[in-house]
Order: sequence, then C-alpha cells, then structure tokens
Amino acid sequence: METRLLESLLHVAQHGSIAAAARRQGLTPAAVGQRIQALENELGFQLLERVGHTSRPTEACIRLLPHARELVTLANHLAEKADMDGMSGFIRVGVISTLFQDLIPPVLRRIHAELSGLPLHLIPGTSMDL
Amino acid sequence: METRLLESLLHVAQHGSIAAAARRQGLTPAAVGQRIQALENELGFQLLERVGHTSRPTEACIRLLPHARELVTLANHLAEKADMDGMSGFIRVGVISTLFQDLIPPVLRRIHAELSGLPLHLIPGTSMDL
DNA sequence: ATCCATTACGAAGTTCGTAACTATT
DNA sequence: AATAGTTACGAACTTCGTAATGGAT
Repeated sequence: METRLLESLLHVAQHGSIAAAARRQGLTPAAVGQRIQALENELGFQLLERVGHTSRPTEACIRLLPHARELVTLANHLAEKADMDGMSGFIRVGVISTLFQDLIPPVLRRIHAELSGLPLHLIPGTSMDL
Repeated sequence: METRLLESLLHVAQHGSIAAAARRQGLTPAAVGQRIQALENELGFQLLERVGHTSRPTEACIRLLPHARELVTLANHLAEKADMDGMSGFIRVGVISTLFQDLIPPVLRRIHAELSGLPLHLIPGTSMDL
C-alpha cells in the first residue's frame, strides 16, 4: 500500500474532482486517475462513482476515508517521530473486556499522572486476540 | 511511503537478520536489503547497524518500530474496514488534560458499555492542540 | 566451510506525462 | 467553448532476482 496513492484519494474526495486534486498535487489529471485505478485494483472495489463530469466517492470509499487520513498522517510524521528523544509514541494497552468495569479507570489515572502528554490506545479484546 | 518496505523492516527487526526476514517473506536477501536502503533513503537516517554478521536496529529505528507496526496493520486492514457495515473504526477522544482526573473515567465506562469492541484513542492536549 | 550482507547489473513492472477522444456544463 | 474524465502509448523510474564479492563465526 503506497500512501501517496491514498493522499491523492484524499484530495479527490476533498475537492470533488480528479482535476482539482491534480492541480493541488502538481500532477496531471491522467496521473491522478491512474492512481485511483491502482488503488481500486489493490483494494478490490470501486472508490469513485463516475457520474458524468464529477467524481463522487462511493459508500465504501467514504467509510475508508478516515482510516486513509490516519494512515497518511502517520506515514508523513514517521521520520520526526523517530528523531525525537525521550519518551514518545503511543501507549498501547490491551484490556480484557470485563476489566473495563472497575480495574482500568484508576490505572488510567496513574498512567496519565506519570506519562501525561502521550496518546493512549485502549484495545478491548479477549486473551486470544490480545 | 510504501508499507511493504516497512513490513520488511519489521521482519528484520523481529528476526535479527536480513536473510531470515527474506526467507519469511519469500524474497532474496538482496531484495530485502534494497528495501531497507530505500527506506533509509526516504526517511533520511540509518535504520540498521551493520555489525559484522548480524543487523541490529539503530536507536532511531527502535523508536520508529511501534509506529511502523501500526502503519502496516492499518494498511493491511484497510479493505475490510471499508467493507464492514455498521459502526467500525476507532473512537477518537480529545481530552483537556485536567479532565483526566475525574470526568473521563466514568465516561469511558459508558462508552465501553454502549460501543464495546471498538478501539479507543485518548488524546490528551490543550484546547489549541485539540 | 558456512552463512550473512552488499554491490552490480539486467529484466519486469510501475508511474508519469503527452496527446487524442468523449462527455458534461 | 471550456472543462472533466478516460485511454493509449512511450519514457523514466523502481523493484526484483541472479551472480559475484567481502566479512564473520
């Protein structure tokens, strides 16, 4: 998965047309169209509804956009993340679901007290998944 | 940023050598080495410490690995995310830091009660950042 | 002696732009 | 008439494998 393709998709979705996205990115409309086709090829479903003149994102594409956005920003900030010294990154906590009731909240308070400023990922699941 | 390159980096880091990663991925050692070089080129710093026989990740690489892992899994699950109906994806909550003390924990319990199974992102910060 | 990493090089595949074409407003 | 999207095609770039080289255990 090439994040530059996703970046083009985001521009198309945001500006409503392949041509506008192309202008933003300093590419030709043909190139952007080919990028979208490559993505559709890799993902296995259609991303744009070619309604005459304007390109509208499909339902599946709309569901996909937030994730694509996250992927692109993560990829674009990868280098600086590695250059930072000290504690950085995410705290990832796998939690067996029932523990959410009582045990986790106070633990969260302590984590935040000692490592404030770090984004926190809570991932509920079963022992097997985690 | 091509996530397949990151995938190779993860394998190298996990197995301790380029050759082992190549075997896992069904590639030649040369190909994996070139992938790492491409990554180092794109990121602008060294990823592997070529100590004689074994390749050790550099400090910067170690800091980068968790993010790379997240990127790869996100990319690999992009298609299924779009295909799923109903609620899916992450819950992202921006929290002004002081609220962590009292207000957030009970809210978390309710979020989990109503939308269990969804990964949760808690992002502490100031109003400006959020 | 065996195994790992790297380099050079050529083949296959990808990505881009140009240009031509069709369709929409 | 102007602008959007698509297709075909060729040039430039990437990515991979093979083969050869140099080091490490």
